Amino acid sequence: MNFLDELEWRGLLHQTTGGDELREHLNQRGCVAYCGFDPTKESLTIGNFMPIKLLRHWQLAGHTPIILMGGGTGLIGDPSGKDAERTLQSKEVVEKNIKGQLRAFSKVLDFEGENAAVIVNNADWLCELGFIDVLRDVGKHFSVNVMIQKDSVKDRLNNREQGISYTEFSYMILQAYDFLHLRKSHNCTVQIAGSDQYGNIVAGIDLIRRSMTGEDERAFRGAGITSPLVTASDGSKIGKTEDGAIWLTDDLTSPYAFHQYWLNVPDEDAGKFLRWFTFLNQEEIAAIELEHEASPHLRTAQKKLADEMTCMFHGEDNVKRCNDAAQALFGGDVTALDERMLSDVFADVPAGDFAKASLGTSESSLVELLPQTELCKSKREAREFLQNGSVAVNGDKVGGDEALERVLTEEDLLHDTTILLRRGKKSWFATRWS
RNA sequence: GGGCGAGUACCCAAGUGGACAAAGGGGGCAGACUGUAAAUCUGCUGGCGUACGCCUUCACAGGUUCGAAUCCUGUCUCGCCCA
Repeated sequence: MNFLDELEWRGLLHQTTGGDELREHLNQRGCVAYCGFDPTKESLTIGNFMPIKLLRHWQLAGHTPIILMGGGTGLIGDPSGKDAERTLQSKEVVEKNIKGQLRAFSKVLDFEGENAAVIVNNADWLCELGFIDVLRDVGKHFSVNVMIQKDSVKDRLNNREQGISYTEFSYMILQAYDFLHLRKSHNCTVQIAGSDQYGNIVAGIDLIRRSMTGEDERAFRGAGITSPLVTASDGSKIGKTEDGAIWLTDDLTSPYAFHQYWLNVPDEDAGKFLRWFTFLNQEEIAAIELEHEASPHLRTAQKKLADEMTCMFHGEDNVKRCNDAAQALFGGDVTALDERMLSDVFADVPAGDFAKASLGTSESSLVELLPQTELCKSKREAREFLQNGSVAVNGDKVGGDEALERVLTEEDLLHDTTILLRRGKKSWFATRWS
């Protein structure tokens, strides 16, 4: 299936430039497209996954993807969609972030073979540029009248509280220059990005057109393809939780937490997310949706989504571990787990060490103990939770009046080492006693 | 540089000398119902303390007052208008 049709049925095609000309261009194999990534963090989140995935679809369609790390533009900051001026980052931080982000790319894209993904860093050419040269060679092609009409700039010029610095105003020129550079150096004809980048893309295409006058008139100059801003059904950003973003690397988000995130998406979003985030094909997804509709309580769609995504970033082994853990934590009886399973399942759950001698004494009452875990912050809060009947020991709710008095004893120990505490439905803490 | 206005808790937003740890909404947490979903209903939501209470908050620093988010002075930040 060609690239545009693939995006289309997944609901990932927002707009393109070039129309039929682009379609025709893509009929040949081995086209080159790039997508830029901003090295503002040392890892990437689910929110950043979409452009990576677009590049993968591009690759699967037989074309070559280029990952452009914004080592140079990252020093400036893109004003698009930002309501405030950005703080400048040091070169060292940008370098470090690029390295960190590359970990996620390798999970999705193929860096081997005929149309292997390529990584470039625009610091390599942008940092070489001389100010006067840029003003003469590039700046001449830009009309300020046009630039201030772009939404990214206009918003900051008008309704925003912050205004825009000359530095960020120039961002568009740099990104346009990137496209021109890649057009010349890698024969890269397409830029892929989120819809908020449309203005920047068009600026690049314009620059290419103006800089390449006199060359082969029939040559395809350049085009842009954007994907829509993807949001959850309640309008919120995807991948943001109260505890922060969901990251794609296990140093910042454990495989279990990652798996749980997908498992918890609302019914309403499940099918949509399968199309957006997984590589399952149209028939497979249709079948899953059908099944999900027939018996929503089985949550087929969420499970498939969680497994697919976890497999992509954390591997098959972790999918199994996550499912075992979920089964034990939500379905089964934690006291029935054998020792090995127990430590496996709770590997990702917060834990703490305690002295066995205090078991049975007032020191190991829940009121005293809970504030020492991540489950609550103070004794006062502990009482609140206990009175609400929100706390469970080894999966059994401790309720009502006696909850405040509840003391852990040796009889609560699982395999002589562990007592599992739970607050609410989902927050676990493993206490280890020795 | 001049004039006007604004700054309240995680966010929005009331409050303009005591009844204010501060209305209301959103968000969050917890409970019931469920399917680890959604919707709905209930409780909590500055911190600490087993009640009574104590401590720290209404941009910042001082002051007036028995008493200040509220009045005065200065400072900072933001917005609007003028230069």
